Amino acid sequence: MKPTVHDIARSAGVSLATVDRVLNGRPGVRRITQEKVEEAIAVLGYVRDVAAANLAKGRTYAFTFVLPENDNSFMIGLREEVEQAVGRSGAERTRIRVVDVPPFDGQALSNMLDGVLADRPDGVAFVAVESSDVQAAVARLREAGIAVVTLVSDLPGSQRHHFAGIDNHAAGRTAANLLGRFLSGRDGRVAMVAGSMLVRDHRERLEGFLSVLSEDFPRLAILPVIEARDDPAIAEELVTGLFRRYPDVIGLYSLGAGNRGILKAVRSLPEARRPVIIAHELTRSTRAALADGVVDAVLNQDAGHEVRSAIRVLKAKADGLPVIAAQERIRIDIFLKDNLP
Amino acid sequence: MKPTVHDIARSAGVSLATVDRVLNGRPGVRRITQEKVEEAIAVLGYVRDVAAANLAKGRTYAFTFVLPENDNSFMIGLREEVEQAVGRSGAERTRIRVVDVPPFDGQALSNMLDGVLADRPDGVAFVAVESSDVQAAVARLREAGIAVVTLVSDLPGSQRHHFAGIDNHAAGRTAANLLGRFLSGRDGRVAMVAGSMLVRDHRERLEGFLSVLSEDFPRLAILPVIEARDDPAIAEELVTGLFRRYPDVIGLYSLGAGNRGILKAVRSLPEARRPVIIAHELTRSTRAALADGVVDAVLNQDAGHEVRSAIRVLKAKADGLPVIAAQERIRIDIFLKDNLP
DNA sequence: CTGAAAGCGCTTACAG
DNA sequence: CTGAAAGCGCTTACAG
Repeated sequence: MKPTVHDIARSAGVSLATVDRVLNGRPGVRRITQEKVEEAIAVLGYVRDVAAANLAKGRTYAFTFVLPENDNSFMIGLREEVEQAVGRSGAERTRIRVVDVPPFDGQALSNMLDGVLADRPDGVAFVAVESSDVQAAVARLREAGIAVVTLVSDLPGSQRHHFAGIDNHAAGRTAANLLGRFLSGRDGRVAMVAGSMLVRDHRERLEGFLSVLSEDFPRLAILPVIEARDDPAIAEELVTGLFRRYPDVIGLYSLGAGNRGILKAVRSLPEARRPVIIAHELTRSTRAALADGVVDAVLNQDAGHEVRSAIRVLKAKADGLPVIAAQERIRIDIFLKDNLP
Repeated sequence: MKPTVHDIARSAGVSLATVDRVLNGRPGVRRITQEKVEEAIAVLGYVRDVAAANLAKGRTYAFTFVLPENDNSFMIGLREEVEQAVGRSGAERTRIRVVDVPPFDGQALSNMLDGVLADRPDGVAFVAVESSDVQAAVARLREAGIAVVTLVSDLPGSQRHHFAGIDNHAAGRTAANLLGRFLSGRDGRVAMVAGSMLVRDHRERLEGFLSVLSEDFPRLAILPVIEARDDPAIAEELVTGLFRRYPDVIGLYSLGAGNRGILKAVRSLPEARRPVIIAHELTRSTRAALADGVVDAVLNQDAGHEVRSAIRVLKAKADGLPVIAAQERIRIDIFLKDNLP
């Protein structure tokens, strides 16, 4: 039988309370007592039953998710995943609050983080915008002992504990690899549509994409990046203009959101003129475009995985426990029309 | 506060034992009593704390995994994942036993399943071989009330409860799509190397691959499939012979295991003659080949996911509970050199 | 610095 | 058909 706290108490000749103290590194145990207990733990090969511990503790974790008010399918999906996590709160011993901020606005985000700080939650997750204000707000959260995780877009150099998102540099490289190979042998221009260069995830995708394209596919000419603020309407207009100006665009990398608008612009083109397209995030519109051949590949980050990972990490950090990095890595999914889930 | 069994007992005016009886659908409760309890459950919005229930039950699940003695990296990796699950047995309340069978041998597999049946485990997971003997053995397991899950390769038409593996037809289609596009514009022959047509997963991949290739890429000529029994040595020999006979092989789909041997044969070719290659399963050798450009894409099934899913499903079936199909779907991962984990 | 006792939310014999 | 009591493996005041 698996040894329990009772076994180790008996074996060490101490009470349950003392076992619990050394198990949880709580103070007030004589050195010699502690050693006896540790000896017993080692000898019996004790491993704590986490479920039972949680039951006894009855601890709940207060977490706040700060999400941008972006009107695109990915953010809406992310929000839904957070709502689902709220729904699981009972079973997971969490109390999750969601607050909104304007997108791409470092000032607004840092103000909101300060507001969140005031309720002293156990942890905060947010989609980062690059700005020194935000860096400073993170420092204040950490100072207050609050666990901090960035979600989807990171803020390296800040004191956040962890980033729950994909390797965006790798995503950009992957997109370039696919686009380049799908266009193999052809000459022409390649366009890129981003949300904003103020968010790290888009900047990193762009960098990765450009480096592979210029290195491995020098016959493709690269147009300046378009910033459409992840807004379908803006994207549609800008992309329509782009096609008017450059009739020889044969490849398009949509590295942000707002694909609905981009795809509308593409569909209004005669079929022969439509470029090969690599887009991000599997949504209703990219899925449909993949199915009917307008989009050739979709790189995806699983918002559900990201939210669940963020919560696991926040719990661990709130308890001062380490996280298993490999377990929390978020994969870049690649979808073609044939492996749609 | 979340309501507990105490709350619903009080509200319904019954004892804890009675609450437990209706909660778990156990017999011996008068209709009217049951209704009172159900009413209270509905009114208070009770949802059971599974962790506490498991703690109280102290139930453990005896599961047996039947694995083929295949000497390839994927099977070795799968085995390791099962071993890891054995390591988690304490926390997961499982007792997992692993038994070996010769590969591609329906007779041996069905004998082993009968042997397993004799110890009456709560559940069995196995890599299927298509054969009526195996079908019959599954029927006997089910008759004995044992939960049955196929792993990696399925046995549709049998009475297995569930298949923990990828959609292999979709995998074959995906491979054809990638290979066809990577070869766009070129003419030549495409070769396929399988393990054996006796296992469903390989047959389905082949079918999917052929259907897309013949439909969407008619300029590619398809060679007859090679069966290398997932054995690196056999594969190396057969593929070497193939290249000798057909100097114009420009594409290769390795849909089984034994990639080590296939890649050795390819590497001995002058660079200019090497085909575009799509292979299955991310192992040490396919990963290295992806990194140095010998392999162009790898389709992967995550053996860890499959094993954990199989265990979750076996538990649910052993308890007569339903499984959430969407949650147990195993994805087809696509890896290029740029998105390696 | 240490321990006895109660309790977390369930389930399980056992008695009636 | 129903209930009182003990127990699963931990943690937590409280007392000493």
